[in-house]
Amino acid sequence: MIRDPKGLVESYPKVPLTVDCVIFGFEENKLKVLLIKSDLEAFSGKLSLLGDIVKHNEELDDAAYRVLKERTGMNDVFLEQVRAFGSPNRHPGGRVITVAYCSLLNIHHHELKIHDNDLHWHSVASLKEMAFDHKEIVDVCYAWLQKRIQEHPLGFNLLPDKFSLRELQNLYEAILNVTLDRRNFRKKFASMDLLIDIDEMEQDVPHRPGKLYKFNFEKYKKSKRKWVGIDF
Amino acid sequence: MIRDPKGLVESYPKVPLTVDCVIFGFEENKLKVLLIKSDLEAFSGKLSLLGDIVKHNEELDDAAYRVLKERTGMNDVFLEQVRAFGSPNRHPGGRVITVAYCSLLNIHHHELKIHDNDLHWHSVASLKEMAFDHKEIVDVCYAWLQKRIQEHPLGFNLLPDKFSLRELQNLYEAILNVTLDRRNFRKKFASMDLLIDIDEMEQDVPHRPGKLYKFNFEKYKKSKRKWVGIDF
DNA sequence: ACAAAAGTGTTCTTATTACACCCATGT
DNA sequence: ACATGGGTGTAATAAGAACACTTTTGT
Repeated sequence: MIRDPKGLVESYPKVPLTVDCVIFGFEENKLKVLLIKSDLEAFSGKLSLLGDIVKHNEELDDAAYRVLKERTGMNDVFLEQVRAFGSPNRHPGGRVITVAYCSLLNIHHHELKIHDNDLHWHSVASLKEMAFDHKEIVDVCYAWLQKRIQEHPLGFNLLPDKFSLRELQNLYEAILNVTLDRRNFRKKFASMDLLIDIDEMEQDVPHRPGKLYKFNFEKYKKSKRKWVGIDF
Repeated sequence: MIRDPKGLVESYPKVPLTVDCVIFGFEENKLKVLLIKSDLEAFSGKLSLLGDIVKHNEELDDAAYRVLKERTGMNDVFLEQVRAFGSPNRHPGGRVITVAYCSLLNIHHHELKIHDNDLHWHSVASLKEMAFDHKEIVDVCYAWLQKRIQEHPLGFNLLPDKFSLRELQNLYEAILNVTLDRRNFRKKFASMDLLIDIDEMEQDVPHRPGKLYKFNFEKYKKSKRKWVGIDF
């Protein structure tokens, strides 16, 4: 029976701990991810995720929100932990454990004010080599997003508050890398009855303007769907 | 531009890192989890997950496999990372980050030889308070399992190699906490065509014996299903 | 003979797919 | 007038849900 938990914990080996944010945005009908250039000479020119060490007494989620806030100036952004990455050799400076977070935001709701390290949006589809194991982390988070967006209303975080059905469909098509039937797509969302018709139209489009909608987060929260279906 | 990654990493704050395994089994038509009694006096009498520190230069997955091997004597057990838990106050001895793993094994394929700390199977449904944040970890892993078992053939890891359709259905009913229609359940698995009829029958049952099946892992691996369906 | 679970089909309902035409707007 | 995407319905198909009786074995 151990009476001195502090002594026990002090005897444990310790490792540096960071969070890395995979911040997705949507622009020009492409899924983008916010990246910087690595400032390690070993990864000179390579792209890197936005990350930071986790501070003493800081919640993991809070560390990730802090990174997000520092880099984008935005609060209240969708953020969820995906998983930890901890291969002993993932960092050239020695072992560093990182906890990866997936974040979704509307690119046009903020401007990148801090352009340190060449902070820019990059198309996910065309990402090549990255620093550390960051390409693997992006791949895992992208797969996570593809799955999640089919089962939860995450996608709306990537769009403006008001959006047209076309924009919504473009979002799904880009993320899932498929083409969807327009009528069936609209029927599907109509049957869910989670879009609010705000009685506004698109402006300044070079064609017939579409209606604009908002997502009914209130109604969604109340609808505790519980369904069971075995399928693999 | 940083030329000395080692110096950089050494400047990072460090925290102790552990893995905790939520080891599920299935017995008497109940989902069970393998637990010990905590050996911290602060949690005297409380139940605890099986965990250990992650060694220097050890992969996270390997650390989890090691815990599993040490406690159950089994190799080749299903194991998957769920997520990291890192609240600053989750351990009374100071901050400890843990990475939670979910593991599935057939209870009857091994005997618990090492009964240190009162190692035993406990019914998941009746778990009360636990040491640390381990109840939360079990809850998260259980929810993870409920979701995963509907989309991937994980459940077979909890059953013997040869099993009857009744056993399979009992497993799904226990984990998902629902009752399923027997005919529809059988039809579903028949249509998947992933069960191998091994032409054997149950033995020593006090009723009409059922046929025994194996799961066709080979065929499953080859069937790269790719479907898209928005539903939330 | 009885208890207990195995095995098996059909109908109904619901969700998914495939598909083509006219409409409103800007240039 | 033309180009561009908005908006809409129906028929066919597939998947899921509901439901009852006969069979086989052990006691």
